[in-house]
Parts: sequence; C-alpha cells; structure tokens
Amino acid sequence: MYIKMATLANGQADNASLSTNGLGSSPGSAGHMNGLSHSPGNPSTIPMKDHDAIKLFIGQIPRNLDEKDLKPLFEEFGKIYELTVLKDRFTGMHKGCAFLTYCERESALKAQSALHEQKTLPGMNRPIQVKPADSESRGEDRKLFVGMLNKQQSEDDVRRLFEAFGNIEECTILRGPDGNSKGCAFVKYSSHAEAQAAINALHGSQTMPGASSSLVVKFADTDKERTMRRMQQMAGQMGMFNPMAIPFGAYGAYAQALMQQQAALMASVAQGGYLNPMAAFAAAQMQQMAALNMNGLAAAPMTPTSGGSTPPGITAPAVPSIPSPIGVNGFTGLPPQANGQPAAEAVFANGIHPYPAQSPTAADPLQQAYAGVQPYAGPAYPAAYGQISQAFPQPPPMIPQQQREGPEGCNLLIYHLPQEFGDAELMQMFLPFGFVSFDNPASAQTAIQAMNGFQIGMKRLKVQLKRPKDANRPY
DNA sequence: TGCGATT
Repeated sequence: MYIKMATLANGQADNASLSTNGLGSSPGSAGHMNGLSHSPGNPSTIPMKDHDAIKLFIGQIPRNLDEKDLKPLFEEFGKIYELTVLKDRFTGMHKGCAFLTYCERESALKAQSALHEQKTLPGMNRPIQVKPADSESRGEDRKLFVGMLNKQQSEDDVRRLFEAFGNIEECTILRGPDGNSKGCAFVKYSSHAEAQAAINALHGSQTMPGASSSLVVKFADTDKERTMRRMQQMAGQMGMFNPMAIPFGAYGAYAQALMQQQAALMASVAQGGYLNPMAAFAAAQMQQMAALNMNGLAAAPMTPTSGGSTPPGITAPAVPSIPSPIGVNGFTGLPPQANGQPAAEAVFANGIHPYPAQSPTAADPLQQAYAGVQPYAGPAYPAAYGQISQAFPQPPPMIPQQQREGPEGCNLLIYHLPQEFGDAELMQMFLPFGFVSFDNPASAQTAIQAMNGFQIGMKRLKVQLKRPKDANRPY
C-alpha cells in the first residue's frame, strides 16, 4: 500500500507513471488455457494455424453451451485452433459469445458464409453471428453510429438508407434484452471514405417518424471513448465518484489525483478480497481509465465556463460535482458532527511538510477557528488497513468512535468552503487523500496541491497545513 | 441523445 501511495505521489508530478503499470492491452494474448483444442501431451499434435488465420467472433450463443458443445458445430468447417467462450472476468458468467480461430483461414471464411445469420441456436431469438472479431479488422474508422432511428426500422431498412454510399460490411440495429430496437445502429463500410460520404449525405438530413430529432450519423466510438463511456455508466450506477464530471482542463490535478488514488486504493482492497465483483470491476475500469487519461484523451481543453464544445460522452457541468462515497473500505458512514459550518474547517490528513498556501485571495485570518468536526481515521486505521493489502484478515475498521486531531503537521485547514458544505461533502472530497489509509507525507502534499485553489462555484478553496498549536496563538 | 454480447 505504501508503495502504491508513493507511486501516486510521483504520479502527481509525473503523468507518465501510470503508463508503466502493465495496463496496456495485449492483443492476441488470450491464453490457450481456456482454449479447447490443444491436445495435451504429444507436442507433435499441437495444432499450428495459418499466419493469416482469422479470429472469429461468435455471437448469439445460448448460455448453456460451452466449448465442448460448440465444437461439433464448428468443426465441420475445418480444424479448430482455439475456441473460447467469453466469460465475465469476475463472475465467470457465460457472456453468450465466443472467439473461434481455425487453423486455416479458409475454414473461417467457410464457417462465416455458412453460419453467419444463417441459423438460430435453440433458445435464441436472433441468428448466430459469425464474423471476424473486431481485433482483426481495426475498422473503427469506417464504422458509423446511427442514432435517432425509428424503433420499427429493421436492419434492411437501414441498409437501404446507407447502401448508396458504399459497400456495407455490417449493419446491426442495437437492441435491448427484449429484442426491441434502441433506435440506433452500427453501419460498417469497407472504407473510411464511404463512411464519410454517408455522414455528409445523411447526418441531420431527415427526421424519422417518432424520433425526437433528426437522424444522427457519426463515426462510432473508439475503444477509448467506449471505455470512458462504460466507466461513466458504471460510476453512475454505483453512485460513485464520477471522474468525468470534472473537466480535466480546469481541475486536472484533482481529477488525476483522485483517479490514481482511487484506482490504487480499490485495486489493493480488491487483492485483499473484500470487494464485491462490481467494485472489483470498477477498480479495473478505474485503472484503465486513469491510464487513458494519462495518455491525454480527456485532456481536451474545456472548462465549465469556457463554452467550449464537449467531447462525446463527456459531460461538463457548470459546477463540478462533488464526489460521492466510494462505497468500499467499509466507509459507509460519517463521523458525528457539530453543525453550522464555519468558513474554514480543520481537516486531518496525514502529511508532513509545512506548505505555504498560495491562494491569491488568502487574506482570511486564521482566527476562523479550527472549529470543526474532523473526520479522522485514528492511528489504528492505517495499521489495520495495512493488513488488508497483504493478506486480508478482517474487514477494515469502521468510522472512528471519536473525533481526534491528527499528529502535528498532519492537519489541513480548508478555507472558503461553500455554506452548504457539510462534513459529508468535505469528507467525500478529501477522503481519497488521507482519511482512509494513507499515512505518508506525500498524501498531505497531494491533497494540498490538488485542492488548493480548487474552484467550487464562485469560490476557490484555500488548503494549507494547519499550524502547530503553539504557533497559532500569536497573542 | 440511443454506442454491441468483443479476449
């Protein structure tokens, strides 16, 4: 844990640090352990595949069919090199689809033409899909997303609409679990130019009956955009902090620090075994997303007040939303509290160096009192948390029984909080920096650097280390 | 206003 936190502290200054965490994609690395066809034992029987073999995506598979059930169906087109049913990474649940590689390219082509949309497996209401996996084609630049369709329109209707602009390789209406159209579709052309021509001709060109606005025709999300979108959806579902609610241009330090810290925190907790599958998934997504952001995707210039355009899938609220509880670590409650918010509150984190605040508006006197209400995870907490990341004995301790001031040099003072800011908000905002588990000096630094000057509405926070007690009484 | 069941 402490190692991770050290990494985070560095990451704050060095955006590249997350790119070394092994999150990179590994195309074609799907292990053969799940594969079907490799004969154990005699090496001479290990199948070889053509260099130009095609990995096929198989969709619309009943969930009660596993590799051995599927094998006979596909074997008639050639020798199978690998067949893997896709399963949920955490729950192991059959996802209703598979990847299939034949030893020979020709077999794949035969299977595709014989099976794709040609038959429907028992229990399915849509025909089987047999087509090159996305990883084979790299076709994002010729795939269109079509929105604002009439929900009655079929694949054929959409094809007719788009066929004049090029050769359509794939046309799929997006449907909900009930099979009803979601009013949108993917259309993949053979070339980027064809796709662009369709956009030029069709986007906004007409309004389908029942649609709320004119036809949308645009390039489909890239991998990165898709990851971001999923991340956002999941964060929303879980009621978690939503990193994308905060525009990176304006709040880069905060967002990055949060994301990195949350990713590390959740990952280490996950290793300890406390996280439920959803949260573990969230952790993985979070890491992926942090990595993506480090690569600059979300670094597009935009601020709440700039009036700039918003990239697809990213919302830019006028006021940054306040992170809500993470929902891990057992931190579901909040400390007891005296209400009536002062303009400044002392907040305890675990840090060391004195750090001069540099807010331009920092004329406020210190006599604003450290009145408050300190959500502080006492000394017992870090130790207990340390266990978690190692072996995972007990769940993390809950909220501390009583308010306590942290060691000297570890307490932050926050000025210019909004009136409506209560402990809950305060705690949520600062929790990632120190309340939970981090007792190294870098945490306080991270929090200060990320949060000092952070704008909430019309105000800018002032965050600095609380002065030692004796230094606080100049008179 | 909706981006697939894709290692």
